[in-house]
Amino acid sequence: MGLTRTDNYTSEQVNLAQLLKVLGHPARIAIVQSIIRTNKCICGDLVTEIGLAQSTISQHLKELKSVGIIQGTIEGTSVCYCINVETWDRLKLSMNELLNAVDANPDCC
Amino acid sequence: MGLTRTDNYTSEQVNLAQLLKVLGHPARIAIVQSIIRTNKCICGDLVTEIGLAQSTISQHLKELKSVGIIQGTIEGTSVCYCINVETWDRLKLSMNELLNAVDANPDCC
DNA sequence: AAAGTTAATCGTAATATTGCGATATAGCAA
DNA sequence: TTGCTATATCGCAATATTACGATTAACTTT
Repeated sequence: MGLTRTDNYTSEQVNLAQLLKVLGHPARIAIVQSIIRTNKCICGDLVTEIGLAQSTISQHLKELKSVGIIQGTIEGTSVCYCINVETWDRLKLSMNELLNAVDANPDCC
Repeated sequence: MGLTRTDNYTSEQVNLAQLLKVLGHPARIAIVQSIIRTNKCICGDLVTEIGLAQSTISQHLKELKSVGIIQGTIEGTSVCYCINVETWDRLKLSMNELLNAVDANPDCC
């Protein structure tokens, strides 16, 4: 099938999974970190910084944008990307809830 | 290609991406939440709880196990799964570092 | 207008993922 | 031994992902 079923799940489960899936690629982690680090918006410095083809970077940016993790505005001849804080906060909340649900008890098996 | 390149990245980027990728599926989120909730180790109640075929659940469990998010021990005729706290703590650290790297500044673009 | 720069899109090839049914494996019960 | 239950594995089909080169689109500069 290759098609993920989304019934059976709560919308929060689907939503969190979607965000984590997009972040689940080292290039996209690197892109997000780079955007955060340089704070000011950057563009295709990523190509040289990460070492993938320009079209590949562009595709990763598109995916990050499609789930709302980043946003971009056209700035002259280049594009300015930055973190979408609203989505990021939503991710932070959902993820912390999940991460903190495991208490420090020793493994039970 | 379909093959993710892992050079160019730090091992921490690769590692975090690997964990997030495995968590980036609603069924696996649901499985992890169920294991956390019932605390005591459970087995194939997941099949009825989540509503996928038994072989599909087993495959998801295998993936969660392959990156060390869960661990299982054979318990009579069934298998007992629980969270691997060591991996979970590693995930918590890396993820919090990433999540908190974005400060509350307004979007820059 | 012509040339250059930057980013997005298209097309394609290789590989991975998702899900299922069927089968195998292993322990328990009769 | 013979079943019964629980889980893992195999094989398959449909779809998704990753990456690249080539092309297109849009804006700048000359």
